[in-house]
Amino acid sequence: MNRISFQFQRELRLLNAKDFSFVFDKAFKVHNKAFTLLARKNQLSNPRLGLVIAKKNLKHAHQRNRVKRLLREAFRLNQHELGCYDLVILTRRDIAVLDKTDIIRFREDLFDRFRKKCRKS
RNA sequence: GUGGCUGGCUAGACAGUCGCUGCGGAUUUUUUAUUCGCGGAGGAAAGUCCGGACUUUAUAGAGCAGAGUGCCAGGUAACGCCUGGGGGGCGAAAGCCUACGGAAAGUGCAGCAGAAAAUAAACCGCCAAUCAGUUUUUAACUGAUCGGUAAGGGUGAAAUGGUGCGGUAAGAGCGCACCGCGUUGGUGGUAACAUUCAACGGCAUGGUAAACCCCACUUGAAGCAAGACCAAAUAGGGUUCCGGUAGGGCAGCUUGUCUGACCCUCGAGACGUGGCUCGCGUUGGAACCGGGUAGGUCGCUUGAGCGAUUUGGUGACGAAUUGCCUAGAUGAAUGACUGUCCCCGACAGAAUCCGGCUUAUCGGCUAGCCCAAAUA
Repeated sequence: MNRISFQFQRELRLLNAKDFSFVFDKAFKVHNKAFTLLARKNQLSNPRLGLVIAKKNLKHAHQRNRVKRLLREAFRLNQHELGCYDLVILTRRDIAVLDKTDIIRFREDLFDRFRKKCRKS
């Protein structure tokens, strides 16, 4: 049996403005209280992740770091169930008042909604 | 031993699993990938408030404006920082705070209260004179007028030194003594400044300069998205070369039915479509150069660096010897999960690099100092 890789290398990330505007141009959206997820099917054999953590929503650098790390970790562990999509996750204003366990809850909720929507389409 | 003051250190620990990132080694022909080893946020990384290094602009020179600093001396690459000292304030003390130059150059400002807030001033009070009235008639009292008076009252943040004696109609530095203040000199100190030293001055100069201003000193500007280099595709620019058994114009001199991409017409050729031809569509072709976008590389971490010892200095700090290399990302790493333990974990995340300041912060450890009150 092949060992499944849970690595998170550079090919799994959106790297420049072109990649991002590719998603923003023509994406479908999934919301909850804390996040907005934009997704668009890509031409590769793996999903890719981009994060947009607005300074406006999360004022302090350590808060932004925490959110980024939590999202990357979830993406890394779920990468084989996500299909070939480019994903961009944005934070919403309400995230500022949430603590770590709340953020994890909303993160799981977000990925659930995304998978449901993929199955439907 | 409660409490207080000052300085320094620290910022949960350990194990396992899955990741991220830099460097080095091995395997792989290289890119790459795999694997092993080592390293991977802070005391404030923060605010961006000062000062430098570095880079570009013009080797940054003079003047003005603007901005900043503001007791003295020292430290430093430099500073608005630090150290030591002086003045002032707070505290019982250790100690802490201090924007602390100039108001006898000029201008401005001062709510309320108060009579008056600046060439001082007369509301009440006190006193004299004049006039009128009353009475107990060399006088006293009451009222008015005109003066004197800063002792007393009340206002205020602030009212032109304080206390006492003399003096006076009442008073007043009007005079004197002491205190305070100022000026000059002496003495001590590098200086700020001090002075239980001497002489002189009746005291002259209200406050505000984080109001304008004056004086002294400092200061060119922009910043690592600085800046340097490489550079795909596409579209422009420049140079050179090439292509026609075409026609015409024009030019040249060697006057040839020559030469010429200088101009016009044609379109041979090339490319695409296509098995091929015709046709249709596009178009001069090639090489080189220059600017330059995406993108990439460098700048990018060895430095006013850190530790130890010796040594100079009260100290900040300096000198010598010796050892060490301690994050370098770029859609942006330093994390997640599980377990065990404890005092149950605060503020908070590098982005060119240093020196400071300021602000945030659950705690823990440690050194030195203080002892008023309270407790014992």
